[in-house]
Parts: sequence; C-alpha cells; structure tokens
Amino acid sequence: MDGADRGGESAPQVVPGASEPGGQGELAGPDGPGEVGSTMPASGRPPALTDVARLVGVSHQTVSRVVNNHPGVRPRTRERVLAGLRELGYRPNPAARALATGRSRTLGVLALTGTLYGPTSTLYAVEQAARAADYQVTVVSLHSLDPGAVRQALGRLLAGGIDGVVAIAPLLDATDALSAVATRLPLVAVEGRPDGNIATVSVDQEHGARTATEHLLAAGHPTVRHVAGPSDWYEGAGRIAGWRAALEAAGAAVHPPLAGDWTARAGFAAGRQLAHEPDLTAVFVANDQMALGVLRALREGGRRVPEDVSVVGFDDIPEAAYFSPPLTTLRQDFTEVGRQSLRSLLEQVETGATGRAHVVIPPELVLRRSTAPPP
Amino acid sequence: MDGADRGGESAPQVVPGASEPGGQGELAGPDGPGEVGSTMPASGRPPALTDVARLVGVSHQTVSRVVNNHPGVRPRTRERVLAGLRELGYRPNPAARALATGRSRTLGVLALTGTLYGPTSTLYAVEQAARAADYQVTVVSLHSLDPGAVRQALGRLLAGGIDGVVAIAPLLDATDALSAVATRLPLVAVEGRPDGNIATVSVDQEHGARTATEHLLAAGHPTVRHVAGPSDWYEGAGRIAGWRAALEAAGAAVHPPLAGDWTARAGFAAGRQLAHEPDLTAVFVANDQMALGVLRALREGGRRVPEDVSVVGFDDIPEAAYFSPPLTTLRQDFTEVGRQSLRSLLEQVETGATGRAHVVIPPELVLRRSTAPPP
DNA sequence: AGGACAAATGTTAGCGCTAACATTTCGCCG
DNA sequence: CGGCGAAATGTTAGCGCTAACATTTGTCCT
Repeated sequence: MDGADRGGESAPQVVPGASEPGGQGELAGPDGPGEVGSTMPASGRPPALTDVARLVGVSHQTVSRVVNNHPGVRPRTRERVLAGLRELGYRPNPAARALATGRSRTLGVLALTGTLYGPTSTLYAVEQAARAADYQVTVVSLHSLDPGAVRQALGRLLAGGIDGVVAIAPLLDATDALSAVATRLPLVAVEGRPDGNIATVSVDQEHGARTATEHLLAAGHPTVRHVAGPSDWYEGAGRIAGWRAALEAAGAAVHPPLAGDWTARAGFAAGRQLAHEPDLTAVFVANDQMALGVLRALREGGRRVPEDVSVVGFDDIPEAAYFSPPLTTLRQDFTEVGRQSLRSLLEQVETGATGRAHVVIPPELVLRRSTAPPP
Repeated sequence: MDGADRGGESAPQVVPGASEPGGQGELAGPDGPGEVGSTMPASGRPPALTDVARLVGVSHQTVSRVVNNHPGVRPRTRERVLAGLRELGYRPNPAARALATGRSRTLGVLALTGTLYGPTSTLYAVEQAARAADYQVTVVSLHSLDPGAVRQALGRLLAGGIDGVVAIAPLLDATDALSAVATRLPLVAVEGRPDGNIATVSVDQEHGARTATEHLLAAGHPTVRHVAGPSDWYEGAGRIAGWRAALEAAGAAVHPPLAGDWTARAGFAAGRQLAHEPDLTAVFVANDQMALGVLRALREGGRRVPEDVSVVGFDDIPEAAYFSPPLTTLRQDFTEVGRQSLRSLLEQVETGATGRAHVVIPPELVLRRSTAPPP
C-alpha cells in the first residue's frame, strides 16, 4: 500500500444541525426508539421538517434553524428539536434545499478516463478536499479532450446543477472550451494553460523538467535526450520547454525530442531507437510509465542503466521505486493540487467572482538508482 | 495509451425533449438569437418552464410534456414549444425535478482511493455506463474499507439524495455494512462477497487463479508458489483459493502463500524471500503491481525470468506488457463489470426490488514471456 | 409596573417541476 | 348539423426547504 493512503478518516461525525450546515451523521435509524406518538409521519416517506416540527411542537422554521445551526434559538428549544431530529432520524432533502437556495453543494469534476497516474490521483484528491468542505462531487469522464467532447461534458455537468467545476484538462486545446464556460460558472482548470481567462492550478512542469535535466548535466553528462509526452498536452509541452531551457543554459546539444503518448508502449519504442545511438548517456523521460518502456528497451539493447545510460522519469508513481533499477523521478504533490483547486473554486463559488488566479506547485526530485555519472 | 481507451464517444446529442427524458444538448446559448420579445424572463435567473410557456403561448405543463417527450402533444404545438425552448436556451432544473419526482437520476459510487488498477478502472466503467443510461455519478472515496468508514461513506451518499449505490468494496468485511443499507436502498457490490443478501458483480477470481496455476503446472513445474493479496480482500481470498484448488487437484505440494498488500513494495519483499529458495521454479503473484516487485527481487537475487523461474500476475495493467520480461497475466474486463453493475442496479432502482443476483465474469489468460517450462 | 426593545418563534410565499385532475377543442358519426 | 368521445391543453396542488417578514415572548430600564 502506498503509505500516504493510510491514516484515519477524520471527517467529523455530525448530528444533524450540531455544527455544520447540512452535516449528517451515521445512517439514520428511524425505526429506532419506541414511543412513537400519533405525530409519527405516515411511514411511507422519510421524515421531513414538518414531521419533526409537529412532534416537537414548534414551527418547521425553528427546526430548520436548528438543522442549519442558525443563531437565535433558545438552548432549551434547540435541545428538544435535536431530540426530535434524532428520534425520527431526520435527513435534509438535498433536492429541496437546492431548489430553495439555488445551490446544490455539488461540484463537477471533468476527468480523463484511463489509468494515468496524475489525473487519477487528482480526481481523488479533489474529492477529498470537497468532502472536507462538505460538497459532493459528480464525475464526468472523457476519453478524449478535444474541444467538442469537453463542451459536451460540461453541458452534462451543467445539466446536473452543479455549483462549480474542476476540470482536469491537461490538453492545451481544451482551455478554450473551458474559457467559454468559465464566464458563466465557477471553474478551475487543473494542469490547464494558465494564459486563458480562467483560474488554474498546476504543477510547475518546466521547473521540474529543468531540475531533472540539470541533475543529469551536473553528473557530467554532455547532453540529455528527451522522450516527450504529446506536445498538445500542457505537461508535455512544459516538460519539453524545461528540458530545452536547461540544455540551452548549459550550452549542451539539443537533439530533437522523441514523441510519445505517455504509455509504456511508446516509451519502449522510443527506447529502442535510443538504444542504437552510440553516444547516448542520459535520457529524461516525460513520465514514469514511458520510462518503464525505455528501461526495458535499453536493457534489451544491451545498455545497462545506470552504468551506461542514466534515466529520469516524471510522476513518481508508486511502482517507480520497484522498476529495474529503481527510477529517479519527479514527484508531484497531487493532494496539494486537489486542495488548491478546491480553495480556488470555492472562492469563486462563494464570492461570485470569476477566477483568474494561477496557482503553481513545485515538483520534487526523488533520487534513486537509475542515474549515475556517464561511463 | 491503453488501446481500449480510444474509440469515439457516442453519447447522443439530444435536444431537450427530443427523445430521452432529461436529455440535454450542447451548452445552451441563451444569449443567442435575437428578437427576444417582452416575454423574455427577468434576465437574472435562467429560463424556467413558465418562461418558455409564456413566450410560446401555452401552459407550462404543455412545455413540460414536450421536454419529457410525453405523448399527446399536437405536432404543431410541439414544434412551437421546441422553438421556444431553443430560443431561451432552456435547461431543466434537476433539483426541482428531483423534488417533484422523488428521483435524482444520480447514482453513488463508493470507491477506494489509490491507484489500484481494478478499482480505478471500475469507477470509470461505471461512470460511462451510468452516463449511457442518463444518470449522473457522485463519487465518495475511502482510504480504508473498515465497516465504520463504509457506513459513514454510505451515509454521506444517502444524504446526497442518490437513487442507488455501486459499492466498489472488495473487502470481505465491508459486505456486512453494505447489507445493512441494501434493504433500504438499491445497491450493487462490485467484487463483494456474494453470499450476503445483496446483488454482486465480480470477476471469477478463483477461476482465474486456477487457470494461472494450471498453466504453470501444465508447463511442467512441480508446484507453484503464491504471493497473495490481503486475505481479507475478496480478490485476495479468491485467488488463494483458486491457486490452492489447482495444486490440490494436481496433487502438487502446497507451500504457504506469502502475504502481500498489492503494492510493488510488498511484491519485492516477497520476491526476496522466494529468491533464496533453491527449488523455486514458478510463482503466481496475486496482481501485476506486486509481480513487478517480484520480478525485480528475482533478478537481483540472480534468478532469471523465465529461464529459471516463471511468473504469472493478475490484472493485465497496461504496463504489464513492458515489464522485464513482459508479464503473463490474467485480464479482467472492467468495462463489462461496470456495465453489469449498472444493469443490476438500475433493475433494482426501476422495479424497487431488492437485488440478490450474483453476476460473475470470467477473466482471460494473457500469455507473454514471463512463463516457460522449468529449467 | 409599564413600556421599549431585543430575542425567539411563527407565518407566508415561493424555488421549478411533475402528477392528477379539469376543461377545452376537435374530428366524426348519426 | 348537433352532440359524443377522444385528443389536446389547462389548472391546481404539492414535493421539502429557505428567506423574508410578522408576531409573540422575554428582559431590562426608569
């Protein structure tokens, strides 16, 4: 198990109205305590505010005030209402609430289908941050991020009545489709191009790539090759730019990057090509999954890692430490990405402002055994 | 990219009311066509049924009938209403609908945080199947699957007003917590213990494990060791059982399985132990990520795969084909799992029946280069 | 003790939609 | 050509909640 995955769930167990608006406790047990007077609701439908009100002998509005923790309810009254709430196992009806307030306390997440480490981790991180803020998360997944598909997915989300959207949309093209919507709906683009009119949160890809490249140059490698991600991806482009910048700053030769698509398969193909190049000593691969493919290709081509060739990846997927050899790579803090996205989004939701802030999170170099000085 | 991830999105682009209840089209352009008569709604809030009704000159109920594609509307009227709908960029308000009908067209998915291949793939598969049925998906993720956490997550989901739950809850213990809820709410457990009172959908773990083991025995290996998943996981227990059954049927020695937790780290630890055993010739590892660790440990221990030792995994993660050597493993069809889960769930939602069906999906052996006859 | 004011509680009116029933319109037959 | 029945449309009443305002109750001062 990934160590970070452990640690107790700490969402507070809230009795209705105890402290948070809309808080809810354990699964209610309406079929609980006895003494259900004649005030018991017709037992077909779940108890509503008025049922509790009738039972306790107050108005439904007072019950509502208790449930929502509004001020101006006498402690004695509050106690009695709370008891009634518990007795009937009341749960607020979210649809009614949404209808009355115009807010659903639901956020939409636009996610990319697949098992790419970054997007998946971000999805979960966003969900957790949202839960902490007492929001629900509705997911819409996409196979592709072309503008049409993005627009359609946003439409689906909009139809679902959400309060805001976190778009995990690392494709550069997607940004425009998002901008069009962002004027009408709070939206944060994760790993989106930050030059639009929209709020973004992203990991500093360029910085990471520069770090990786400089690490290799500093070890004495004359230059560094790059197995790139798709250049229409934000991350792909950023990593290419950072790698190139580092080489140019050091006056090292800049060979054209080899294009990949994030998959181990593509990494393997690129690695095979590289394995033929006699002066190859260092490769920066745009993500760990491709690096896995590169590693296998190099080994099969008779190049030892790290003795003959050094390899650096990007992502630090949990398996990276168990590649052969363990992979030096850049770790991205997706939990932080999720947290920041939510912060930025809720700020928009709550103030009504359109967001334009760009949050950038630095990645961190993790040294393992796949890098060494050149032979 | 994972090949299966490709292929065009085919969700139909529905004009409101064209064919499905609640269908919705592109992002509406209310700021679109001109000629906005005096019937235009006070432009603060989005257009409602009554706005369209007023514009067209019919009752809001007629508009509702058109939107929901109910019969008994004259073609001419329908046309006029559709035009009005389009002109104002009408979108049904889901909260109002949910309040009036008692159904939210939203399903909850209980998912396990982390980057485990199975649960993640299942989540996306369920989302896609739900979308095809015109349901939304709300996700609640969990770090751990102990009964308390499961109960709490279900409570959160319930508070969100969903129509049913798909619980991706592979832990045996979780089943009881689910049963408690299933009597009040449509629920399907994916990879849950099928002996409860609840509907389940799962891959036939035992069958898969037996297949893997038999494949190795058939190649001539005297016996097969097992690096197991946690035995309190449904998959973990099932794979142990299948492996054991195959060995016993063949009269082969049954060494105690080595316990793991699905991570590459655990696989590495187990692999190190195994590397010391001189008579080791074949290992069945309970998932691919652990198999990666085993592979590295064996190599570092001087045992060649497959020349000295054969290894079989489980899952067929996209990277498995790029391990060194490429891994023989069992592929699970998660798309089918998602589809079946949804079918079973919607059956419950729509008929009101409590589900008890157990759907089982067979896995498929994928032969690669990590298996060979013993030395 | 009598207000004056604040605190506590109650009342009313929607939010936007659907379901059930009421009414109108139309086609068609005797 | 009147009237019957079905088809088409309209009317009404909630769903459960919150927000705004109205009313009652309590508290404190002079």
